[in-house]
Amino acid sequence: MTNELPYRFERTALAAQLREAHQGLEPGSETGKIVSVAGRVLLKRSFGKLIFLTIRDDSGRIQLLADTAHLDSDAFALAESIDLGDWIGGGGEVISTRKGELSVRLDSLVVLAKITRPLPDKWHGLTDIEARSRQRYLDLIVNDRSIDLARARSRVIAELRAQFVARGFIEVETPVLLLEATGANARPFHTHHEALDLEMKLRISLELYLKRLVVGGLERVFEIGKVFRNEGIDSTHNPEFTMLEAYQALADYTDILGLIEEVVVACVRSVAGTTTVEFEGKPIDLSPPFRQASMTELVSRALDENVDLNTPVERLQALARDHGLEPLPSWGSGRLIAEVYEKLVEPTIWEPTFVTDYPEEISPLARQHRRVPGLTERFELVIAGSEYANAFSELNDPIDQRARFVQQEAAREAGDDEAHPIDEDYVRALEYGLPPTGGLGIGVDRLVMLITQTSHIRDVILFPTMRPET
RNA sequence: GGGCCUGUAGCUCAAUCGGCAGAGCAGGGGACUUUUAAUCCCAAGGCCAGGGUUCGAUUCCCUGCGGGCCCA
Repeated sequence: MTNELPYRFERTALAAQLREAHQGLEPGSETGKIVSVAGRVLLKRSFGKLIFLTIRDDSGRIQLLADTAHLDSDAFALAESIDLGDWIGGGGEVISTRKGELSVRLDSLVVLAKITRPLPDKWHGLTDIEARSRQRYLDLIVNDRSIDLARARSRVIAELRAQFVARGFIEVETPVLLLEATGANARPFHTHHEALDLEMKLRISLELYLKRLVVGGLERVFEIGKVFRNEGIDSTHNPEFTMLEAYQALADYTDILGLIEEVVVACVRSVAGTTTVEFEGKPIDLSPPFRQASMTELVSRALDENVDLNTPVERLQALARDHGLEPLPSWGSGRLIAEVYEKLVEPTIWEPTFVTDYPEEISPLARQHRRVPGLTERFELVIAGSEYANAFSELNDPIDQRARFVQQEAAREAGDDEAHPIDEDYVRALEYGLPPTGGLGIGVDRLVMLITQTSHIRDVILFPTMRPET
């Protein structure tokens, strides 16, 4: 049955090329230009001896015209039998109809693939968000917006890659299957290697492997890849998502701050074509430079009381409780300030803001601040209440790093199952000497959401994680 | 985890104070040589699952399975 259908088709023109080449064609004209086109039939208007078919190919839509004057009776019968959703190929002259619609008037027609299920409503399409996510192929067929989003995502990633490559970074790949998931505070997925009979975990970040490469002398590296975090699903979280991480030897966090600003703005300009995007109905100005403010400064302002790492823990606990938090006894002043920041400040930030100088207590991989004890040279880029990037001057002192890991281990034993595990090999790598290095991570999915003005992460992930279909 | 909403035909949506469930599109049959979601005629197609209340449940109640939004 299937074998009766063609194995290939020689297409000579895409819809968009025809439009480009025949702009402003007078209604009723013939061009003498013979082309062959192919695509999926989306609309059909039949008048008995005359049929209009609208197909869509990779570039857009084009109308085909079938009539009995230019097709023999078998071919015309085939045209009559076409269903919405069929893939067809056709050849003929490029013309403009009486109403001025650019068309290919068929003198040949083949069915390339026959649809055997009905397509969703040709006007309303597929709107059910669940069906759109589960059957993305259908969503793409009937919703142009979904195709546009897939293309925009591709362009964002291509632009990110181009930006880093242009700056001398090389793209690398690091392992997904690991004995310990490192580089972030998150719960990993577990899996099993049969041949080695090993319990393994899926990576939750790229960080420690990329920094090992900088130790090895790859001074500028980046990776764009999936990471996996075993947590809930909502409008901004999918269990597997795409991270970009980059590390630059001899740079510190101020260099990285400039780098992120340049790269993000380049992506926004290139894909959105503007630096003002609308998000949740309100405009965001993404033109540089972005605002900068330290975390303690922002928290002090929000509390209307000056606080810093020297503020007594009892006072910070009281302030945290005043704002609905339930501080654990193990939290020090750094964690307390960070928690208040996340609760009180971060959701209120709208315009792009680099929030700088995170407490060491919550930053086990970042280097100590060069002036303020207890802080690190770390910042995050926050836009519209969400984190878009995380970056720091990398901790390169193996003794300090081991001490931080030990602190994390203590937190783990105290019940924090998202605390960072000790990575002895990573400490060993640092013992061979990591130069001063600046690093960054960017959440690619969220950046795509921002640029495409999409409010749900599942709309920018072609196959989001779903419950089993029932 | 908590609250609110929701599940009707392949798709997009109605209706039912508890009494034979309706439309458009798609698909089938027919008419039509310039449409743009073509139009017109004909036929066909359905209440998420399981309990409960009831003479009778798609409707009311409970549970389950999904989905959406908001909060933690």
